Amino acid sequence: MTDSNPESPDARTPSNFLRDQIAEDVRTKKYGDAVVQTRFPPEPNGYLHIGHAKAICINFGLADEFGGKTNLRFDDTNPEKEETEYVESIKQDVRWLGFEWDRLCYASDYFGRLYEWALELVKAGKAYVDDLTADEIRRHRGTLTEPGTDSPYRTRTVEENLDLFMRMKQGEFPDGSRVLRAKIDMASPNLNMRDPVMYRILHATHHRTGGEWCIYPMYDYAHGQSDSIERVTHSMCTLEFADHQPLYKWYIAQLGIFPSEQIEFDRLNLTYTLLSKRKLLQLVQEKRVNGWDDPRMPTLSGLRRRGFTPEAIRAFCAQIGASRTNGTTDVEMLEHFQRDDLNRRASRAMAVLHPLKVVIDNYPAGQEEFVDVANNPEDPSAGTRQVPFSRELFIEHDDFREVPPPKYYRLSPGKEVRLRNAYFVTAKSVVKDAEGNVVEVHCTYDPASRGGNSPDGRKVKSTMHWVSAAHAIPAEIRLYDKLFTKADPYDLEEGQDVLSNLNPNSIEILTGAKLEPSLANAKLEGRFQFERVGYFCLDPDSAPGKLVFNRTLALKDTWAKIEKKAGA
RNA sequence: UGGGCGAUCGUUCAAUGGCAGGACAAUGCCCUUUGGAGGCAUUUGUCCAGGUUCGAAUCCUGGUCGCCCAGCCA
Repeated sequence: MTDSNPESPDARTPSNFLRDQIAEDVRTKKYGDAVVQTRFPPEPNGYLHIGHAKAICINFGLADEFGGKTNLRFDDTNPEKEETEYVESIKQDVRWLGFEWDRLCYASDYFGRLYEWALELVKAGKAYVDDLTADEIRRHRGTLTEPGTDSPYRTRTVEENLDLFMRMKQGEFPDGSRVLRAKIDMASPNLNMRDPVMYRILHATHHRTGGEWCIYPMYDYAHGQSDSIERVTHSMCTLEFADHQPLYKWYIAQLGIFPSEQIEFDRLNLTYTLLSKRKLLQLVQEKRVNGWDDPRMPTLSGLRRRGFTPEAIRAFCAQIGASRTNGTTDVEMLEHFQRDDLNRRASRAMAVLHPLKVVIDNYPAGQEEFVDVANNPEDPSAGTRQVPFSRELFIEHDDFREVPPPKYYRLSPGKEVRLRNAYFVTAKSVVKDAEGNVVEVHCTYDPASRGGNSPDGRKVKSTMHWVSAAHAIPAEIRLYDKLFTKADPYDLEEGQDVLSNLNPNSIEILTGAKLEPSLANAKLEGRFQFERVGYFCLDPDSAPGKLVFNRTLALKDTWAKIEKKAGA
């Protein structure tokens, strides 16, 4: 069921500026005969989300197109936020998406080399130890419109800097007491160039190096050099790092090392979706969702549990491409690619979410028979199965109206409809409860219409799904809706937090659903279309005798649209 | 009010000085044993003002609007 080819068969790959740039560099042999080398550099401080999927597809996909290689590199320079749990989940998610890295790397692998290089810069008079507090450094940095001012420690001698920096490493000083800074230009219009901090003192346990280090490199000092060490030719990152490029280049130039180059592209934004790791972490910590893999989360683990497939996500990423414009992609685009994928491969089954009992008055009591049903009309090779039919059935409550509105084609008194793959039935009478609700519909069936066609050529306007009451198996069904009520979750009233736009009805749990018996054998990896209802998959919460299904997506619903329009 | 980046159908991505096109969405019709899927058709766009050119979405100038940057986060 899984496809190792990143490109789905008919996915187009429109040209984009990243591909063009790489093609150009290969053509002009910018890096000689070196292969195209990319990297996907997540910080292990949270779970990967759909936005990362775009970055993964770009980095792995493009390298692959040019016969190059991609490293998975953990950008683990901040021990206070990073955990092994995240490392493991990230590896799992990258593989699940369908990609295999060339080398598994960690920025922390380079701590020794980074330190040596820092020593080199100190000796060259290009870095200095600053005793200013964080607050003082901030004040000296100046503002967007005013230049910064030199730290009084900027003119320390090389010897003193060397001594202090080595002692920082030895652990002689407390957290925050000193930093190592690059000596560049406090008047630069680019704030990143105003003597950026290279190292800070952090007496923290690192998820990989443990207590070995008490000074840690900053992102800017670590990232480019890590790229360079790995001989990354195209270091693709998101737009907000564009301002860092001069610094990225500066370190590499001062050190005279392999000239990796950074190229920025736009971050993915989706309507009705939050894609900030920090905010996602908050949802998890405050238990607004049930963990990182809650099916409502835009994380890859959440999408996976929800029933999304790597193929669909890759096709989506291929379609949205990459550019340098900030925009927001309609989440419907993602949903489209998921429906498209599932429509082709999901096994069909019949399941009634809100059961309404139907009795076929002229069908012999105690009799049962099996009808032949296609497992997937889109794919004849999927074969057929036998589904039990009997006198008492369940149909969807919505599929019967005692007083049908205009254009309602389904069952109503006197109307004949088709029970899918079974028989034509005509509603004759109803049974109501004390409140006047319809609780049972009595029908007659036409024995000659077995299989779903009448020999006399009679047509019906509607086909409905059903399950045999005696054979049905119960299940819990979890329906999901958007996590946020607004297309832009950041569309807020004064003083409000994004979480105030959380959709209170993003999950609905149905406990009375009735499924056709074949679903008892559903596997966790299975993908199903409950006909006329939507796409579903088994949730890991399922236990023997207790099935739990997640709705991945509903089927497109023309009738709902008609009804909505009529109501509006 | 400094610097960087950007602006093409409602959304997203193409068109790389030569007929503005695809996908999503929307609308209508056809088809249908899923009101699903599929097919056909339709609607809507080059931010503004100048300039260069036989010819400009593309190049130039000036505006306008949007995003990013003042962590010892990444």
